[in-house]
Amino acid sequence: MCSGQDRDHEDRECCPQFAGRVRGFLQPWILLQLSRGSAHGYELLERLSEGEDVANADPGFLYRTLRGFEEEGLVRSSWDTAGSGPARRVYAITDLGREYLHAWAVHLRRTRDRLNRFLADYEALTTGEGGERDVRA
Amino acid sequence: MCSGQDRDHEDRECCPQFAGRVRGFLQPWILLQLSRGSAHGYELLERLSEGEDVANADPGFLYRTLRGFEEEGLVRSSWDTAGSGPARRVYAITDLGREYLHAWAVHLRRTRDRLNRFLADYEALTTGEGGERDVRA
DNA sequence: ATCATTTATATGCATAAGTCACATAAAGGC
DNA sequence: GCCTTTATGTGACTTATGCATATAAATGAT
Repeated sequence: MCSGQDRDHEDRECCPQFAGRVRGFLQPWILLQLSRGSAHGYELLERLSEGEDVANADPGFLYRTLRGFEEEGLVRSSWDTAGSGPARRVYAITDLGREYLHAWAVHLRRTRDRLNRFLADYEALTTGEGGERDVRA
Repeated sequence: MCSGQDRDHEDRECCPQFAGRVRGFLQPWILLQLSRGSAHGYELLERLSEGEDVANADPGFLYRTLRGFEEEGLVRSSWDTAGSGPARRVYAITDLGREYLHAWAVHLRRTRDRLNRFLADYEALTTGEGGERDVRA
């Protein structure tokens, strides 16, 4: 259990219990990337580790997710042997994938709203020091 | 797999694959509730099913989470035999619990920001119809 | 007094999700 | 040939979640 001394520390480094954090970003993120244009796994992996949009950059998880998407018909793949290095499996989003992305966005909008309500409640509690607002017990 | 015809439908009803949605709200929600005042599981369960802050209202999950929190020292419990009906196990948040809540809030703020970036990107894509912005492939 | 109902807490099991370590293999440089 | 980089994957394990069900105290009805 982390010390808790540094209240603003990056929790992923020392607090395994925060593994139980809000997750499930990778899937819609993939679909969003692919709806901008086709890409192969390794490329997505690089974008992942660069940006901070998504926490999870595990290759195994990414590749498995892509394969799963293909099984579900959200993406289609083909081999690209053109450039140098080993062949790349290039993924393209399908219409169904775009529909999923849309549905996911709808869901994520709700999630964000929940998040905002939660954070507002939390801040009201800490600002009002003691939490006099709507206390029922 | 859901039809995908009704693009704004409530996905939880018909799309099991959306079980893979953003989760992990219950834990901080519990801590927030308890930091407003002590409560027992059943009470929290009722608040859960009333509000729309958190999706998961499974009793088993809730009770297990509370027990887990107690093991970790985030909450403390005592039996309340006062009122009518069976005894209630009343939970109170500890200082450690409050620290966790704070750390969780920090994390959730980052999550909300990610979510906002994601949604902004998605909306830019659908508004700009075709996604000409920063396309690399 | 017994039986159904409500309140309340919990366990068991199956599956889903995520992590970690490692395996495979093509190309290019040396 | 051998090492490194690029690239795709598999296997095993742990944790998280969902769903069904068990238990039990009090209360009200008969």
